[in-house]
Amino acid sequence: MTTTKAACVGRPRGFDIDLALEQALNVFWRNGYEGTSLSELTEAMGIKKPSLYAAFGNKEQLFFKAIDLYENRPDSLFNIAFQHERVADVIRGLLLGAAAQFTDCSHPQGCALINSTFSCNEASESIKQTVLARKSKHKQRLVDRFELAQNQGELQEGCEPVVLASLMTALFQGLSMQASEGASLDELQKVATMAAEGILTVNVKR
Amino acid sequence: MTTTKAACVGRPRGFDIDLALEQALNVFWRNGYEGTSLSELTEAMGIKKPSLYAAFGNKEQLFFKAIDLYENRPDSLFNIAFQHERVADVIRGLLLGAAAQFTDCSHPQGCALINSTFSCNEASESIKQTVLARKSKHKQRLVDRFELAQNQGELQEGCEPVVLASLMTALFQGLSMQASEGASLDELQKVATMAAEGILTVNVKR
DNA sequence: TGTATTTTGTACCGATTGGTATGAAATTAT
DNA sequence: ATAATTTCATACCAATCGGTACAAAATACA
Repeated sequence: MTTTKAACVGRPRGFDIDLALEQALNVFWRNGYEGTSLSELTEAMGIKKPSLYAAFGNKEQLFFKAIDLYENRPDSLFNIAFQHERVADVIRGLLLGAAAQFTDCSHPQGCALINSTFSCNEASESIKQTVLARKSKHKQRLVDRFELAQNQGELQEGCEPVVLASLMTALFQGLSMQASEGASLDELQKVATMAAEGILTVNVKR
Repeated sequence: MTTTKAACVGRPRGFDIDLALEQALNVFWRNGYEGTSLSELTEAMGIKKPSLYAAFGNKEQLFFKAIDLYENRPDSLFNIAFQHERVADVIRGLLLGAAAQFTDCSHPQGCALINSTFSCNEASESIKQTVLARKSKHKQRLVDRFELAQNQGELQEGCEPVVLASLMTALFQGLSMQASEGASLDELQKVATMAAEGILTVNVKR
């Protein structure tokens, strides 16, 4: 379905559709949805507007496909950190992983999902709602993982999994913003380490 | 200087300039700089475009004046929290104060400065730079306060004031984003409390 | 060789963007 | 009363926004 379906008939497409989508993702990643214009997109993708609309529908659908591409990456922050058995390692992995991934120079800085909520006035309400739904889906994964830890007796008595998940989310958002503003890997690693230390000593049994 | 200077000659201005600026701040607060259009501004301020340009210069200068108004409020988060003597109370006051202020229903949710960096493509570079400078000024206030605490022996040995200030900033940014996305006061208070607990137990002597 | 089909580039669409020219209206100073 | 001065509302500006009509170009099928 999603694989490259050969058109076979008619003039062949003159560009790599997956590569073009990746370029589009990079632009949205840097500028957000509203902050990105069609001309910026077509220039980065190396195609003209009619080609963009024929291949991706419109700006909104292109954005959704780009975000899908972003979220379905195998080396996702969550997928890696969730492989750990002990919740302490999960928390450390998430925070240190965020610091590393948000400052990775091979793509724009920060988290694409978090950056995308920037610059969404009420005109593009569907964009805002969709991104919010994606984010709350990720937050739910955190809640589920921390509830599992609670059931397994890894958390201190007073620790509410929902609150812990919100705190982790807040830290991701802060780390993402600081990365987008130019913070270095070293800086964010220190911040993530201090945050993890505090969270673990108070909320996780040792 | 900044008080209402009567023009005395010519047709008198038909609107309250301070009230209009406050309305402008509210719009920028909600939608960011790029996300706010002149028509939204004039509608909220109850004036027409030529009046806006005559009174405030242009959109950029209006934004700066609105941000000045925001930052010079007497009940600023920092001003209140910095009144505490012990750094532990300062940290608690900052985080709990942020939770309270960012969800205050008498004005838009979140922090106006943090929200304003949303939706700033490279076109409005001066806006981005100015807001960044303001933010780093606030961060410096945190660094200075934590260095004072370090000199007074309130901090644990390994705790770097700069890192602690960055962590606090990250938490502000996260709390602001969650408030803007609709989080309740109760939610953010719990998050702030958990964050403060972790920070204090690890980094502050008791 | 046509013919059907799809992509391509150009040139355009109405709407909105930030910003202004202009003249009438409203006030103080003379 | 008249002149000087300032603000007002209307109507406009070029540039850009997201999106499209159209015909030439490039391929597969007959």
